[in-house]
Amino acid sequence: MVRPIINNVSVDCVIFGFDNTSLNVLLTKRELTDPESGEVILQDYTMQGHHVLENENLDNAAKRVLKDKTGLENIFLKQFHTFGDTDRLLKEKDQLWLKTKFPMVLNHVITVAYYSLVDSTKIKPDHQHQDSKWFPVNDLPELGFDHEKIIKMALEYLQEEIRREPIGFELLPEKFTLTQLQNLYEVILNTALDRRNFRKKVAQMKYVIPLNEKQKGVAHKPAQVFIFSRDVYDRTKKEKLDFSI
Amino acid sequence: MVRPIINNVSVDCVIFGFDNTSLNVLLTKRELTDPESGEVILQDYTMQGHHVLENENLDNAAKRVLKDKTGLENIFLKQFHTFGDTDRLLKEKDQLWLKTKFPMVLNHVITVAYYSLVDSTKIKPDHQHQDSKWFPVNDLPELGFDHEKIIKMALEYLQEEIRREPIGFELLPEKFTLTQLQNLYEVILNTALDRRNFRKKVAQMKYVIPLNEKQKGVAHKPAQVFIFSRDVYDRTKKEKLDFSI
DNA sequence: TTGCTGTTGTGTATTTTTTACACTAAGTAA
DNA sequence: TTACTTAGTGTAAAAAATACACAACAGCAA
Repeated sequence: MVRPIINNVSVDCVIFGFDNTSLNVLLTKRELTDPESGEVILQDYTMQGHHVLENENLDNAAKRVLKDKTGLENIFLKQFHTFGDTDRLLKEKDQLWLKTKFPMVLNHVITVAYYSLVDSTKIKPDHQHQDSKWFPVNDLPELGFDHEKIIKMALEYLQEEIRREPIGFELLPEKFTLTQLQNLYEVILNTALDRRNFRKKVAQMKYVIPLNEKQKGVAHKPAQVFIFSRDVYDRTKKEKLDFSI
Repeated sequence: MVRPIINNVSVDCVIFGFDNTSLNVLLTKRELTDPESGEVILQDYTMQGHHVLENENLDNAAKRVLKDKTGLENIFLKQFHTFGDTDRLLKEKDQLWLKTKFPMVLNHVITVAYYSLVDSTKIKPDHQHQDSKWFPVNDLPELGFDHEKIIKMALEYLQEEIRREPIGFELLPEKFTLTQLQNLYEVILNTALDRRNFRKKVAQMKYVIPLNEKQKGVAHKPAQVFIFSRDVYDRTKKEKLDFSI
């Protein structure tokens, strides 16, 4: 049974991944060629959102988009802003795209934006093609619609959230080293952190648990391997006591 | 010229005010009486959102609602979440209300929620009636739709935001005392603060500026009066340096 | 087997920030 | 003049943040 779409409300999902070097965003290529000359007349990237369906909750729509793009379920997903400027689809190239490919879409679509954090090593192979590609969030390609603005804002919200909640782990494989974790924080917060001080901090986090296991296949001293336990976190968080006033 | 409404998208605005004792929310009474018996069959409060208009930006819709409810413009306004659950208007009493009063409204309306901070002493007299009333956010009356959920979430976002940005001043008159400011923080953060330590903190905030002026008409030592300067704040903020990792 | 390479893992001293705490000053009203 | 109420202030102790350098380990190449 196919449910009809709500034609003025969509969901966009900024999919963040981490490759030990940079924080990346998964984007989908958009391309138009002139049917006569075969010339490429439009080429850029977008997040390829989806319209919300009749009788579908927003969060479910976001999960659906994420599943579609990555094949993954039960992924960290956070709504952060809704974009509804009346001119957000009106740039010439975007109108050209919409008229050509989606003539039924309105000129004013409100999009509810989410960001998600995925362990990019987990993305299933059949989702690797699809004209989808990872781009460093600090070095984005040309983007369609208002997607650059959306991604920039997603990053800002992520930077705030990661100071409050242990969500960085969502971007790492289940087992990780402290250096990986530190790199992650450095990249997201865009700052250098002292290794010893960082480790002291992590040592206080009872929910970051060392395993009796070492890194393998590296040509240097292998690091100890850790896991994150949401269980322990939930049981020990209590009060966050970080009043900044 | 009246623009038509977008019938599945609305804007709700949680209007916060402060009366030196509690943080309050401005709510509007909703009432239905049986046309025959005259008996009250529905009575509660809502935020009385408005639908977004064709060709209207979301932020402008929120400003319009705020203007309508308070008579004020240029007020602090922050979008914090969009609520789109399919069942959010389906409670029996809400359906009764909608069918009676707004038969054209759909069963599934997505609402973009904002919160605003107003100096409640500024609300113009002609906006005082209107069945609108202030309620302490910790002691809300019975509410319609999902408005309790929305208000609770607004408070959470406000609590986060006020730790990062100097937005508390929006709730105070232009001139205020440090005790007022402290009460405000205590009420919003729901915690007790030490007076001396609080004042030390504020003393570091160059944008909280003492005037050569004292409180008047109080039966005790009058307090010094301060103003907040957004100008100074903007010029001195630079880096926030509050990395919690 | 030895040594080279590259990364891991660790402790301490200093500075900064946060916390806890109690008395005098100023004005009004009786 | 006194009583009442809130304003305004400093210091010591504890906790948190910062800065900083070297030995240990594994793989690899000679």
